Amino acid sequence: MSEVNKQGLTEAEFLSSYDASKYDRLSVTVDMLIFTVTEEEKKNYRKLPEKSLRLLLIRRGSHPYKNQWALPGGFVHLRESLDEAARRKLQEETNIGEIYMEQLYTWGAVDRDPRTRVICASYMALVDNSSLRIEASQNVADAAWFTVSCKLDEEQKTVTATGYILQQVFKLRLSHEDQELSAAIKTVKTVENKGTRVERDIVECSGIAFDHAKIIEYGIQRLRNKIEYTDIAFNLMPERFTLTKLQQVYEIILDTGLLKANFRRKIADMVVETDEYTRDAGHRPSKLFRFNPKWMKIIE
Amino acid sequence: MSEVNKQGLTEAEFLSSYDASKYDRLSVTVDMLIFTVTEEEKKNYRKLPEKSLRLLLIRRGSHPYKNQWALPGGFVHLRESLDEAARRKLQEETNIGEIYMEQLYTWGAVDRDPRTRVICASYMALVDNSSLRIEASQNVADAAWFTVSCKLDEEQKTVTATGYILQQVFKLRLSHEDQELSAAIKTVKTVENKGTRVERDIVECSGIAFDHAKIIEYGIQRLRNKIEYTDIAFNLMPERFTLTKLQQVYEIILDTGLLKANFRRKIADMVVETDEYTRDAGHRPSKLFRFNPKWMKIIE
DNA sequence: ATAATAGTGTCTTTCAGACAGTATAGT
DNA sequence: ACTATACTGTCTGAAAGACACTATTAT
Repeated sequence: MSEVNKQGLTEAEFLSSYDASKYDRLSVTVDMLIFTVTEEEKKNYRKLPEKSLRLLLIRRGSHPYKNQWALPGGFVHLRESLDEAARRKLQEETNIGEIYMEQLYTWGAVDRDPRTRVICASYMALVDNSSLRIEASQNVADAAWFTVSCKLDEEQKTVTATGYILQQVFKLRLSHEDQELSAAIKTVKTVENKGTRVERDIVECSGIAFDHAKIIEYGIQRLRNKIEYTDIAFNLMPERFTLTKLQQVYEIILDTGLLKANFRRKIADMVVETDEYTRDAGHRPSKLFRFNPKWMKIIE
Repeated sequence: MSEVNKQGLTEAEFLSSYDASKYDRLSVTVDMLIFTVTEEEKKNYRKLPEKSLRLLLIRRGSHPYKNQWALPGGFVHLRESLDEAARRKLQEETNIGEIYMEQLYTWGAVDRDPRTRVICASYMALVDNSSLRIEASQNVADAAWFTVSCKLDEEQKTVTATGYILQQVFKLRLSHEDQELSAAIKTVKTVENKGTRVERDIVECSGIAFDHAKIIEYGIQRLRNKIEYTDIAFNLMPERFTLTKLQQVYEIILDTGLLKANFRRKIADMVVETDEYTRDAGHRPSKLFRFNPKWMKIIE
């Protein structure tokens, strides 16, 4: 193992003389999409509470994008891994360590941050609302859980010589009290000889800092896809839940209604019944279920 | 828009006085998984040629990991986006600009590169072998297309109080002429109350530089997943192909045999027949097909 | 004729979608 | 009794898996 290079250095010698500053160095941030599902007030003693999907955003107190809302995040330190940086941020924002978290995508456009060249690794985290504490975001002056909606707004298909181009505009709306943020993200799916290519651009944006609108839209799409074939939805649930509440979570994320009987068949193997029931509901009590850890079907 | 910050600076003033060197700066590389499928020699005038999945690797000429094989890649420059850096690398290695490419995952362990802190954004590219030129990799002294195989080697399931832990070891083998590289990657899937968590580690590695064995294994899994529900396979095909050749590509990537009739039903909507046939085959000629750009089902 | 591949028909099982029905607490 | 939800049964049609069958070329 005393192999030497052209300068006659062994690997150990080479490494100790290595000067990292010869190469371009840039900043890397992690930005977190922290989702949860909350229940609104009941309208009627009998009715079930309405649910909504929420995303944690932070109001920027300084330039750039001062007073606009951004994803919680921050610079990755030299001595921490990407995952560690993401966990650290998560801990800072939510005060919970054991949260589901997965890497989403890394955004690398040259001018995405006006300050300097910043590459952003985005992560998605899912939290059960009942384990969240309000006081959590103490250290962050202006953090708020925004209600999120993302709907297809426009669709245009152009047939070309070798295929077609599908342009879709998704309207993203975020609201919290009197704050109303919105953005339009255009995805261009080009299909020709070989297959498909997707590009994503912000065409309109109000109140959302940086390219974060695009990241949010991407994260929602990922969440929608993944809820269909994995068990991530359970990260948004308390330990015990009724099947109707589970169904509501699916419906909110997918933004559609689902037929009860079919839904129950679909998730039957993912849950186990307990012998507990809800009470004082004003209607027939429902059985409480929990996640079935014997369920096995792991895709990534 | 003359909003000022605590130091009384406008956004423009703030940006021009911004000093990026106050924060940790680190190096970012793009590393490319460039896959193709090649045909071996025919064994018999009648038999179809065997196919194999190949991956482009580069022999390192310098420290660290001197003489070991690594993924083609390099540092991201300050003035290029991640995608541009990946395209540039792809162009350098293959001499083809229009190749399918997608971002895979960003690897951020602190000690993954012994030189300095390097974060690696990995990309996967798929090339049709017939459009590749041998002379392509001129500028790279020691590039080679390795035959890849990745098989489940060990599996162990431990039942815990709240769920179970599934440990799987995948054996990765790469070979090119007299070069035989191998690695074992252990994935640990932890399932408890809330759902699933996956970790990935290299437990054994011979001849593969850095943490690239892990990246390769990850890329192969992604390829296997995505070939099932997208059209990416067509990026590995020439413009016109027989359905048997398409099936072979699926079989090589998925590492299983498929029933012909069922396969054809499955991909029926993704292809269009042409009026051409193969000739001089020693058996019944087969119809040539091409990708059907009207096929619409885009998931990412 | 034969070897090897090309290509089709159909049975079964499984699963998703639709819908109609029954059950039960709390006021 | 009534309301709102809880929960189940079953029909249908589509898709996945298994397998058997027919067709066609170069030698």
